[in-house]
Amino acid sequence: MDSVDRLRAEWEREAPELDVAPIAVAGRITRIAALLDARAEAALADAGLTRGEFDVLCALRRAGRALRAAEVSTITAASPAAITKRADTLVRAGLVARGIPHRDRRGVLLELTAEGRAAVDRLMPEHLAREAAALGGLDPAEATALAALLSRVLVRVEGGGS
Amino acid sequence: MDSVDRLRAEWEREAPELDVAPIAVAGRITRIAALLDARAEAALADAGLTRGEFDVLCALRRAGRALRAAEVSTITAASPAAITKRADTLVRAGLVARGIPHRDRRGVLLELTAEGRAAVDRLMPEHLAREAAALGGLDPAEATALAALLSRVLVRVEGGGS
DNA sequence: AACCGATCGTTCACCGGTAAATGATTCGTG
DNA sequence: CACGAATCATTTACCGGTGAACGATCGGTT
Repeated sequence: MDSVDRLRAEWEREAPELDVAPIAVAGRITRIAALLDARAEAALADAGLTRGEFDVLCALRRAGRALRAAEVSTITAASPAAITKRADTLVRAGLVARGIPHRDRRGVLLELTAEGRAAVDRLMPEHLAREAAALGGLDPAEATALAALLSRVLVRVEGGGS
Repeated sequence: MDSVDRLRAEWEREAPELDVAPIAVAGRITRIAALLDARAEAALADAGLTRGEFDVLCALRRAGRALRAAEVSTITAASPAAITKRADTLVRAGLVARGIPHRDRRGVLLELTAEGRAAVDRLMPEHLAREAAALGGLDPAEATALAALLSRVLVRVEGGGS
């Protein structure tokens, strides 16, 4: 009996004609995500970073090379305007350097500084530990089963149109 | 092989010392939630509503009675200031009525109008259908298994302190 | 070689959210 | 019964995000 069970019960009491079955899964997913995001945001705020800024740093760290702003935009699913703002503050904080591509001088290259890379390597383990703590109640077999089921859902949500 | 698998592979390639196992579950949860939220927001925008405003309407519909603004604030996990703003536009749209409680005149009662109730009863089935479509790849047994695993995670995330 | 369309990053105006300050009202305590 | 503390909704100032308009640069066509 968690908060989503109570939610479902309220809907069934007030609107019995509604088929609220999807809430059992979808409601829990959005709820867990909201809570995880809130905690991550709070932890990053202690480090003086926004979630969006951290996403940019992670994208650059994962790529292992400088990325064009447009690439960061698509990877992080954020608008180009957001990338400009984030890059501004990250450059001001010394975590990212702006560069000019040799080929296409329309674009801007975003590159991790040594300090930026150090920030990711310091914050990412904490981030993963937070998530691991949230999943600590599951044994490895349950975790892989959960991941597999979620993957099925994700493929369908990502692939299918609206 | 979904987008989170690729994400994990990138992390392992660039930072092999990191234990990125939690991403398999947590990453998928946050990703699915982001996609579901984006679709819900887009659908509600067609009806002239914000996600936050729809949450207020749903809270009132589920309660089956008028609620104090503070109650709505805690139920929807939004700041009191946000509730004031949402109530302003909902009242202007004729979906919610403000009232004065008999007992405690500090507060404000928010109540669904007939039109507001109709809006929820029209939009909620679409919302649930959207979620059901996202989960359509799962048979009933898988769905209940997924819900049960998610509930375990949710209880831990909700209950345990940071 | 010169244009036209497309692409890229930035800027601007706005939107929805929060935190802190404010005013109104109630509650607890002397 | 009066007064300080607490509670409630609102207002204000700000923050991060988006979409549209804008200048700069590239690519394709003739």
